[in-house]
Amino acid sequence: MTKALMWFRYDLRLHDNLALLAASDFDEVIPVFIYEKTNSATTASDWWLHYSLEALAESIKSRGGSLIIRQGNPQLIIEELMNTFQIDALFFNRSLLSKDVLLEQELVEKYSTKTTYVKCFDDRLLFYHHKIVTKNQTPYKVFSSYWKIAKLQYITFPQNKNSSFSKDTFDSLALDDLKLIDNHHWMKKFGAYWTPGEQQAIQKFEDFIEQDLASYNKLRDFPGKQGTSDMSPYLAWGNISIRSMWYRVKRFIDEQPEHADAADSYLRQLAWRDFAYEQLAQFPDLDRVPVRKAFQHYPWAFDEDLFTAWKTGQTGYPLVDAGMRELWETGIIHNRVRMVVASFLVKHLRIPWQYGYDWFKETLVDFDTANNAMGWQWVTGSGIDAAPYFRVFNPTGQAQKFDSGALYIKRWIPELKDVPPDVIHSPQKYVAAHQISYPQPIVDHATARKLALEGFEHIKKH
DNA sequence: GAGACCTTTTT
DNA sequence: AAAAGGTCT
Repeated sequence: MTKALMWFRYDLRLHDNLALLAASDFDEVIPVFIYEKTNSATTASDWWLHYSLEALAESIKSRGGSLIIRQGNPQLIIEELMNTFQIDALFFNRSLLSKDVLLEQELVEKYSTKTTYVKCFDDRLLFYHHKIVTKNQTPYKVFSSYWKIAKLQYITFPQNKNSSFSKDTFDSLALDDLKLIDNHHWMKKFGAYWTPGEQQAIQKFEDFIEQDLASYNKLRDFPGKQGTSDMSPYLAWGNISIRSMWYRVKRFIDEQPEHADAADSYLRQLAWRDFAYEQLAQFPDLDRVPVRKAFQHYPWAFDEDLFTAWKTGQTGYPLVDAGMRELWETGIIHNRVRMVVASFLVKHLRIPWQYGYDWFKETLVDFDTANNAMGWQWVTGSGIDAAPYFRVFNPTGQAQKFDSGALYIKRWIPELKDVPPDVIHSPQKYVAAHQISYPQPIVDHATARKLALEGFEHIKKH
């Protein structure tokens, strides 16, 4: 009787999971999840984790096993489990977070013995990045060049195999012991918008393919329309396999070649996630330190009240406020609006991007270190292949362009529900004219833009 | 080393 | 039409 320990991490699913696939060659699979965080503040991402674990535990149970849930230092817990049960092999997928690199290496080195096999898999991304390099063998710094090469790579075909989960009972915490959800908190609303878990992920993606993929490139930039797939939180916790998404889209292209352009633009978006992890690997502190060092000298002007206005959707710029309220209500922000609110924080308010990163970390159900770190640095202009620093999004211009009928704005700002779109798009006028309880713009666009650009002039010397 | 190119723009 | 600098071939 051989036993494999399967350590679940950011791969909370049974289908097309490389580590689990390897474990399934053993007579018995013992599945464990280890929650590492020890502080008590719970985040939107924890909310997603809770229900993902619930779904995973249920799937494992229906196959006769039981998911072991633990909290603490993974190395100690794995050591304990391996010593307690006669484990023949340990399998897990790489997390790709900088903090885990050493741990993963150590586990493979320390626990591999003549009788125990330990292996760590690359399961989270589409591409093997050591293969995607420039002619000088260096990692790409420009996405378009990266994508040109990446799209030609072979991607491992999805594979599934039924695992025999161990029927023994193990010492485990109850899911509720992790205290991942707080139903008195803002997150109690999320259930109205989301159902985490593997089955939901697969079904939701199938619905997107059938209903929305063909018009993806036309609609994805319009937050008032149903154009995006909203798969990001499922990907963040690995409720779905990225490879299965890739091949599902490829199948769609085969079946409906007339929609190949739309489908390609979706695949390109998936590749951005890979590119973000590539950057995190190159710059382990991508989430805190600007890649372009000159940005350490930017004359930031942190103001607590302005920051609070941004967080609570009270800036007086309707598209910014709609985005921040959508975030608070649902745990997600439409991609187009995400860029606008981020640009507003960094350039109009001149608040360091790390504050925005931290707020997103707390409130996004799709929080992902690499995507967010890259995104904030892109908006700031401090990143690799970033938006030029002089590009300051005009929040009302963006609203006119991408939410001309103000459908999205009205969805999230009830105060404006009876205001005509053209009035919404001229923020200086409508409050006085319509006697609405909605704030005046907290900063003047032209002035803020000028100050932001002056700030960038200042760091050029460095 | 020249030239093409650059996710998401602005006034 | 201009802002403007780096990356890649």
